[in-house]
Amino acid sequence: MSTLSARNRRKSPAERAAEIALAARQIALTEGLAAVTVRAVAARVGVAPALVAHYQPSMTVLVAATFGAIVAAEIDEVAAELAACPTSVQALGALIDTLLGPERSAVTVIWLDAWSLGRSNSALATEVGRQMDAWQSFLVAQLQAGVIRGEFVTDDAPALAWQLLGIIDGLNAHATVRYGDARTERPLVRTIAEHELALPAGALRSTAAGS
Amino acid sequence: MSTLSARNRRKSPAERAAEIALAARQIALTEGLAAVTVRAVAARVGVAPALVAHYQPSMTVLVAATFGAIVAAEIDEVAAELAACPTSVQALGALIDTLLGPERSAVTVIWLDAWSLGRSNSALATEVGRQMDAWQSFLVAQLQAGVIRGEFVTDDAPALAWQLLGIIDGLNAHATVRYGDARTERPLVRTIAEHELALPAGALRSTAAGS
DNA sequence: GCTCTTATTGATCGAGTGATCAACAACCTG
DNA sequence: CAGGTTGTTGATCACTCGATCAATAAGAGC
Repeated sequence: MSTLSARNRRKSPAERAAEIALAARQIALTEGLAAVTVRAVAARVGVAPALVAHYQPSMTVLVAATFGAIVAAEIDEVAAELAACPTSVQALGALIDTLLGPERSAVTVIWLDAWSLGRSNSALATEVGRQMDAWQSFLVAQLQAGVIRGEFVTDDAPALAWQLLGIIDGLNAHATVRYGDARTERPLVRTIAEHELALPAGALRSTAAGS
Repeated sequence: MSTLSARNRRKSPAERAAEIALAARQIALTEGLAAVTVRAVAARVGVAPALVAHYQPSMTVLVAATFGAIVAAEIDEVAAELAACPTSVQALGALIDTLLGPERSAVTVIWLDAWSLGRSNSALATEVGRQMDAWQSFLVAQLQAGVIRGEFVTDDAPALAWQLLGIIDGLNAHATVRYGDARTERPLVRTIAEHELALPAGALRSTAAGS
């Protein structure tokens, strides 16, 4: 009927490209990076498969770009959230709260896909490296801000950032894969951060809720 | 020549099944779990693709079994290594050394593949859960042995084991994905373990080398 | 040596994948 | 309203995957 007869309007390249990128992100978040195929994206946009191919040099780069866009958006989102925190201690606590929160599982799955698929998709592998660097830089900036403010003490923020991110990613991976399992608390991340930054014990306990 | 004319000998089902399982493990370790296909395994064994399918109810279960075999073998290997340690402190130190060692990257990649592929292969997902439980049980046993011996102090070994494994997996994933990157030391795992088990600082530093 | 069980094969199907290209048609420009 | 630019399509290719099945032949038992 109407849906069938609704021949697709012609759109500007920029607009169409944005549609495709959006559809790719949605598919990745709901069905995984491996599900981002020419046909799947085309079907979601409501367009012929050839058009998707027309807008992309190759599907491997679309997958890589999709991954990059999702992660970059997350970094921006978290950054915006942290910017509202008055102290570095609160910011770090909020960061850990957010990164360990249950609503992150969709993105965690994307990371797992990317780590696995990166072996056979070099464009994706490059993007994975880029986004890991971006996260580390972001965390380093947070830590150094705390040092400057006199809240944190550390002599190697970059190395600490790498380790904290690795720890968080590992805990998230476990939590995501063992979905539905006993929802164990994971207080060690905060304990570690407090210990390594010379904070008093409990300083990073979730102070999020409440004004 | 000889290789071509060498028509395949008939083998007992058990023998052939073992060959297939071995080939699948080798392929998984060198090219990833996703490369374990009917044709790849058949080619490695030197047999027709149909034979591999004949020995397996479905490829998804072969992939799951291959993953399980690789991880189970690793647990056995590590367990044998730790059994030689006279004290629980040394055993835990050796465990961390081994798990963080560079020669583990092949298995780490298998874990990443399994986590990603598990979403579309329920048999694999089940096996992933099983092997994660196996690792956790193993570590819990180690920790409790140390508690009984009076070397460790902890009130929740199971939760601690889960977190330590998550941390180790995350650090390994990062190290594997960022291959060739600055080989940073990752002393936090030992620091955490010492802190959580009421050990003196430095107790878990690699004492591996030397008699 | 013959027979019979069964391990093994070749051929093939159906469903995916990415990618290409001539043809079409929607829209802008004149 | 005509003409040209270009966004869009349908058809199709080459390749991969898992899976099936009749036909073959290797080897054990007699």
